[in-house]
Amino acid sequence: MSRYEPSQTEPKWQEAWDKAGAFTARRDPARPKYYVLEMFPYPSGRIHMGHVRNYTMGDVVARQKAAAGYSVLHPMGWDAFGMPAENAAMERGGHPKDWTYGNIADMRAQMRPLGLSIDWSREFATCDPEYYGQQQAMFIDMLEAGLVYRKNAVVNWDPVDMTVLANEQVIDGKGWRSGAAVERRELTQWFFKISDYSEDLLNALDTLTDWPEKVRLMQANWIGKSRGLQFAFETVGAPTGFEKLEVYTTRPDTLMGASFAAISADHPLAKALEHDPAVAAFVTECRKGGTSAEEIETAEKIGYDTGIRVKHPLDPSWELPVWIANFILMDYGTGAIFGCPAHDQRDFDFATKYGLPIKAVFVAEGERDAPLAEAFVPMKSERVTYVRGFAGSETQTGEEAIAAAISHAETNGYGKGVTKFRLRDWGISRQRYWGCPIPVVHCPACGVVPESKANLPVTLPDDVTFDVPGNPLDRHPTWRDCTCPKCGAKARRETDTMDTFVDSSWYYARFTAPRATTPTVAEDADYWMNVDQYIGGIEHAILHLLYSRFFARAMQKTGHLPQKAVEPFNALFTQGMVTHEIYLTRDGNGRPVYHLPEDVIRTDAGATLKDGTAVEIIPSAKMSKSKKNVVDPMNIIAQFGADTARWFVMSDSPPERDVEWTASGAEAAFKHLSRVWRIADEVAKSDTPANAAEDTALARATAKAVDEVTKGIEDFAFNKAIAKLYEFTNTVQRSQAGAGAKRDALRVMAQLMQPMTPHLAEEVWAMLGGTGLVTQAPWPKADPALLVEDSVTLPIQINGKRRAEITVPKDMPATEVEKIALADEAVVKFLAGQPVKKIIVVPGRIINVVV
RNA sequence: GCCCGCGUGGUGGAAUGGUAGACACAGGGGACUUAAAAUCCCUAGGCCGGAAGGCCGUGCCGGUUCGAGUCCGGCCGCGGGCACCA
Repeated sequence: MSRYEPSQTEPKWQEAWDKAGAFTARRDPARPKYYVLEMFPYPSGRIHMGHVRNYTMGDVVARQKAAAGYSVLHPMGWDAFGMPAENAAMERGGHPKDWTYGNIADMRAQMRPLGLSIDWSREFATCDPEYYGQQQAMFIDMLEAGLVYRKNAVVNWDPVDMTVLANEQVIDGKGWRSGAAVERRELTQWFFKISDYSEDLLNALDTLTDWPEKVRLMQANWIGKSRGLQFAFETVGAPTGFEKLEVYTTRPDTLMGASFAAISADHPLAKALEHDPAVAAFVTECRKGGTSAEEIETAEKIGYDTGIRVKHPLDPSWELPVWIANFILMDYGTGAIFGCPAHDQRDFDFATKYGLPIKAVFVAEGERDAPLAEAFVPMKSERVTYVRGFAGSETQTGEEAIAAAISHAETNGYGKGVTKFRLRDWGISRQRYWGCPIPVVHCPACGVVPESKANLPVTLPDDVTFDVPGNPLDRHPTWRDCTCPKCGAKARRETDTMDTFVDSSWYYARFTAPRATTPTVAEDADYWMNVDQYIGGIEHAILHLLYSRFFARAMQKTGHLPQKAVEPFNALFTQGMVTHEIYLTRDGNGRPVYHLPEDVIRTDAGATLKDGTAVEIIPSAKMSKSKKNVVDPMNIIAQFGADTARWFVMSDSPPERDVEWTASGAEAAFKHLSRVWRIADEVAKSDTPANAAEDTALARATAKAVDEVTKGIEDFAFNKAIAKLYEFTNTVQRSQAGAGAKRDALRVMAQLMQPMTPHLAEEVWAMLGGTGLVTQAPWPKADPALLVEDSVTLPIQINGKRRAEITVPKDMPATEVEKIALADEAVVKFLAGQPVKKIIVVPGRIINVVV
C-alpha cells in the first residue's frame, strides 16, 4: 500500500499551479476583486515560523476568496533597506547590496516550497532603483505640495564614533559599539507634515470598522488630541524678551493648586540662561542619554530652580518659581507647564523631592481637604468637590470643571482654550548609506533645490566602504558633487537617506502596477485598491500603519492615488507570534549557554542534551536567534512537508494570539494529514453499496462542515475551522455510508482543506475523481435544507445552576417550553414544592427557574 | 514612566451575557501484533462517592445581572508599542 508522501507530491502540484498560471492576478472588470496582503518581510536571509504563520494566514484568505469567485491579488516583496545590511558589511565585509540581494534569493527559495498562492511576477524589493526612484519622484511632488520641510531635531550622538545612533543602538545611555555616554544633539533634518492630517487621521479611525478596536485606540492615543488652556505667565526677573512664559495645560481646573512652573531643558528661556555656568551644567546633565521617550520618562526626575518667578494669573501677588526640569518635552505643548503636585503623580514626586507646596484643588465627594500621601487623580468623568475651585459649581466632574475654567480664562482675558495634538511631524532623515537617497541638491546660490525628475533615480554609489563609522555617502569623493538643477552651478547632493518606514508606506500601492515608470497607474490603482485584507504583526499597530495612512493621503494629494484609497487598508488583522521553549545550560562562570531544540531530547520530566547533560527549560518566548529557541521551517518541510507546517501554525491557537511550536504538535498535524490521505485512499478503492439513511446523515454532516469551515475562515477563526475539519474527518471515517456518498464527502473535504493544505487537497481531489485542480474549483455551498435541525436540547437552570435538560421541537412556543420544564422530573425533585418566583425562557438557549 | 493587550484542565485552546472545558496534544486502559511501530476503540478538570449524584472551579478581590470566562471597578503577573529596529 502506498503512503502519504509530501516530499513527492508537493513539488508536483506547485508545478501544476505554475503551469496553470493559477495565481497570476488579472484586472477583470467582470469579477469582483480581492486584494490580500501580508506585511512584507525584511530579507534577513532565513524564513522563520512567524513568516510561515503570517503568509499561511494570507494564503488561506487568498485561496478561499479565489475559490469564491474573486479576482485575487496576492503579491510579495521585500522591505530591503535598513541597518542590518550595513551592520553585516561592517562585521563581515562585503557590500550591503550583495548581502541584501543574496538574502532575498535565499528567502525566496525557502518560501517557494510553502505552496503559497502568490503572484511572483509582481515581486520587487524596496532597494531596487526602479522602486526607490519612484519614491524620490513622489518626494519631490510632496515637497512641491508643501508636505515636506526641514527643521532642527535631536538625535542620539555618539561622541566617540562621531555618528548618529538609532534608539536600539543606545544601551543604558551608552553607544553599543563605543560604549561612550550618548548625548542628545540637534541636526537639521527632513520632515513630512503628517500633522496637517492629525484631525483627519483621528476622525477617519471611526470608519475603519474592520480594524481591531485596540489598534484604533492605540492610534487615537498616539495622535493624542487634547483640549486645554493656553495662557502666559507674567515673569519676574527673566531676561529681556521673556516677559511672558506661555504654558499649556489640559487641567486648567487645577490652576489654584499650582506650586511651580517648569520648562524643558531645550526651551528658549533655558537656552537664554545658559550663560550661567550652573544652568549650563544642569542643561548639559539633562541632555545626557538617548532621545527615546522611554529613556527620558524613566530617568530620575531632576530640576533646577532658575530664580525667575512668575505671577499667578488669578492672583498677581502670588509668585511661583520657574524650574528647568528634565521630564518636560519641548515637542509637546509649549515646552512649559505649571505643576500641580496634588493631581499629577510626576509633579507630586518632583514637589516632594524639592520641597515645593502640595495643595489639593479637589477632593472625593464627601471628603475633606487633608494632606496627601500621593497624587489624587480620579477619572475626568468622576464628580469631585472643589476646595480650591474658581469656576463652575463646587461639586462637578473634572470635565465640567475644565470647561468652566477655560471659559473663565476666556471671559477674563488671561488665556484661551486650544486644541493640541501629541502627534509630531515625521522625521525621515537618516545619516546612513543603505536607504533611499533624499533627492535634493544644496546649491550655494539657490539653496535647497529638488533634483530634476529627469535625473531620477538618484542611485546609491556602489564604491563605498564601511571600515569607518558614519555615513559613507558623506565621505564619498565624487557622489556628493553635482550640478544645481536650477542654475547649473556646482552643488552638493543631500547625503541623508530616508527612514525605511517611507519605503513601507506605499509598497501596497506599487504592487498594483509594480513595473510602471510612474509610481502608480490610475487604472490599476483604481481596480485593485484598497487592500481588502491586510495581515501583520501587532508591533506595527502605530507607526507603520499610521505612516501608511498618512502617505496614502499625501499620494492622493499629489495625484498618485484615487480619493477612495486614502484609507488604504479596508480590514486589518494582527496575528500573534510563534513561540518556543528555551533550553539552556551554564558554562563554568554560570553564564547561560543556549541550545537549539533539535539538539535537545525532551521528555515529560525535563530535557537533556544528547550526552545526557541536564537542560534548564525556560517557558516559551518569541523565537529569537540569540536564545536559539528557533525551529527552521526548512527542517519541518523536509521532515513532514509544507502542508504539515501550514496546518500546524493554523491549528490550535487563535490567529491573533501567540502559538507555541511543539515537536509533538507538528507530529500530530502530520499524523492527521496522513490519516486524511489514508481515508481517501481507502474510499477511492471501496465499493461499499449505498445506504439511504447513512448517506443522508453524511450529506448533512458535509453541509454542516461546509457551513462551519466557511464561517471559520471568513471570521479569521482558522483554529476553529480546523477543529471542525477534525470533527468532519472523524465523522467520515466512522460513517457507514456507501462509497459514492463518502467520495462526495471527501471531495468537499478536499475543497475545504485546500486553503490550509493545498497539496494534500489536490492529492485527495485527484484520487476521488475531482475535475481539474481543486485550487481552481469553486468554493462549495451548503444546501440550507440539510442544515435545518428540528429539535433542540435546552439546559434547565434553577437559580442559575444547571440541574436538568430537555429536548423539545425547535420552534415550540416559550409558554409550552415552560410547562414541560416545570413538569420535568429532576426539576420537580429539585424544587421540592418551593414556589417559583420567576421563570426565564431564552428560546433555543436556556431556561432559568428562580425560586 | 506612559499607551494598548492578554491570563480558562497536565498542555494548546472552545464557549452571540445562557449547559465551562468543543477540537487537539500529552496521559491511562483496551484491540490488533511473536514483539514493537503504525492504526483503531474507550477514558479523561479537581475533590467526595460503588453508583446515582453532589460540592468546588476560568490569575486575585469586589460589583452589576434571573444568570458572568464574557460587562464594570481595583489589584497581581506576562507581553506589545513609545516616534532612528523592522
